[in-house]
Amino acid sequence: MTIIVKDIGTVDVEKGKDLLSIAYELGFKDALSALVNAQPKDLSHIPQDGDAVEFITFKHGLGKEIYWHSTAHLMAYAVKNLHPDAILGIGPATDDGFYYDFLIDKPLSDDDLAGIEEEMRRILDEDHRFKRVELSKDEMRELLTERGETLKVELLNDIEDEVISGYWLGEFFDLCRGPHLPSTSYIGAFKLLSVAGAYWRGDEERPMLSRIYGISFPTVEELERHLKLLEEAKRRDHRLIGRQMDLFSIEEKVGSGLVLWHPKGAVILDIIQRFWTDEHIKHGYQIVQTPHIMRDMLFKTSGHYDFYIDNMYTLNVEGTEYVLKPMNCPAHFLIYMSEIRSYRDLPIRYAEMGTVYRRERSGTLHGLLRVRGFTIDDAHIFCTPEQITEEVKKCLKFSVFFIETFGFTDYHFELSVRDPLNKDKYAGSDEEWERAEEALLKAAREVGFEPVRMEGEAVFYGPKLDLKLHDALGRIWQATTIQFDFNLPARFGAVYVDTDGERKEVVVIHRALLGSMERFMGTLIEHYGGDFPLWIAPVQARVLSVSDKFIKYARKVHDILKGDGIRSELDDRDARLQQKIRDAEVMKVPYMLIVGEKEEKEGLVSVRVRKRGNIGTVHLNEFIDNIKSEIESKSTPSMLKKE
RNA sequence: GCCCAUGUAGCUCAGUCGGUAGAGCACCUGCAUGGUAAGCAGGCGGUCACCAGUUCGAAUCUGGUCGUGGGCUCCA
Repeated sequence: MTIIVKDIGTVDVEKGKDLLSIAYELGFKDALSALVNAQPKDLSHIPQDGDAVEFITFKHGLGKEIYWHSTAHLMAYAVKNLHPDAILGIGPATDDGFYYDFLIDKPLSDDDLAGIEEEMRRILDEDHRFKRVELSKDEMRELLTERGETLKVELLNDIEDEVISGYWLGEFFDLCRGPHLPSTSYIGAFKLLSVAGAYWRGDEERPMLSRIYGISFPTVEELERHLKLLEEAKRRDHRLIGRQMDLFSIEEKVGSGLVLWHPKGAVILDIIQRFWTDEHIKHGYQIVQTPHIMRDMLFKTSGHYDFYIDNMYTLNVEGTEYVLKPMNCPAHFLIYMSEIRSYRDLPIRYAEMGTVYRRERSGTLHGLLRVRGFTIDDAHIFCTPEQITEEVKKCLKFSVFFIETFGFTDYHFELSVRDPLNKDKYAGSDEEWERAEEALLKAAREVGFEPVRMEGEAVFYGPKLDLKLHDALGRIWQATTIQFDFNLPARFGAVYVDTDGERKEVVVIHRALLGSMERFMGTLIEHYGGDFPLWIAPVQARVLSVSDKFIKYARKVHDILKGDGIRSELDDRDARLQQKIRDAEVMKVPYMLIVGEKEEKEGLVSVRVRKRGNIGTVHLNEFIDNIKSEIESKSTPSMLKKE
């Protein structure tokens, strides 16, 4: 018989031969699984005449999934050996590894990981095969019940199929769709990374299970490379760099999730905000500013109050209820509605660096990325239905301009739409949703992007288009969000007078390009690891005197730089040059200007670049010209791109 | 909010079996005047997160509160 193998073509094979032998004969030595007529299969599968076969290696996304999933089974086997009372939850592969959840009397802790790894190694030495079995639902239920796997029985009951598959690995059995690796010998290197609590089926009302996260690779080298990447991520942690560079702090005395911006952090915020304001004005926005507290009525009108009150900070002033604003939209609506608006006025674009407060649950707070007080680079665009596509296109181009200026070259878009099965929970008509989705998609395509469609990810008041950026380590962060709103215009009665003299409901687009300033700063810090491009570096140059004989000249250089608008610092401490250099390097200062006898005599500076070292001596004026043009260019230093 | 871990000097951390605390860095003082990633010496600095409890005695044991971290959940 013949099968069609991807990358090879039609191949004659002996009937009854399994995929593993076929892969071996054809030289697909790294194959771990295969797609047979686009269905994932174990290599023990026996193909039929005419099947289309694609062998899958670890390099494929699916290959990784299978590899990690199989490692999860191995881990669960080890856990069951060590803790026979543990009941299996679920154990899938994730984007970067795998986990398995266990219901266990005494929750697992980090200290248990080493023992589990050891047991995994012991099992690995026994070299077990993953053996697939297919049972009827009743047989499967019986087997799982007999093994005490009550949670698996619950999962089983939700499966519609008649024939249910499971896998044996030695004494270990798991309900599982598969496929799996042929045997544990394929698992080259693994590491258990952490334990955490996780609700059964993600439901707060259900029991808390112990979850173990891990990762595995075919070779030790790949594992080590991955662990190094995790180390690098740890080294770039914005909380750590924030302290090292003295950018910000979050103090218990102030309150959780509230950020104190120190001078060096605040100066970065200021640079970003000035740039932001200038560009918004250039792009046809009007800057507005609205109060931090507003009467609760406003949020009752907007409809947020009932739904969101638990997350709002409230205060009572002389018997009147106020809230700290959790969002800027209602205030922008009131500005819009302060006059009768004509179609001739539209689009109207209001932008505000609006600081909002939301009482996020304590467990969700995380450095700058999840806070309770933050500033949104918010804007609301009021327009007619005909203007939608054009306005969305402008937002997209504007967003990309910002993101790229800040040095992010990789990103993708996601279009979040309604959950088709649950249309009731959304505001707005089918027609409005369709029109808005179409406008978002059309705008994205016209600007040259194909967004990833995310079913059910839309917020209740309208569809949205998000830009997700990829940082220097390949991690994905939320940045721009462009959202339609079918809720507020109706609630506020926000209208415009059309050409026919009729009042019509205005269309509103909410958008934030950077997201929140706090989160964006966290993203920037981690992307650059603190080595900011010159134009946003909190300190651009530091003048180091070789000894205290040259402090006078050092101060003169420093004053000239400051006078030219360059963020300069002077290190006039009575310390050795080596120490001054080290301290400047630790603070990630882009340029160190070293001045001693020679420099003073001839009006020179000796220039040292962070992480690179001494690049020679130039006249001060020449240095200033160069640094100014580098600031002007907003460029990302080439030495940073390589990292 | 929930599970687990955790909280000692400004920072990073040590502190054994319960006997009221230690290092490095930072800071201050002095010596050294040093040319491209930490010169040397001395000094200052702690209500051991907070509140109760057990004990002759608590950084240490117990309970609670708050904070932080890893997750779950949430993100209008």
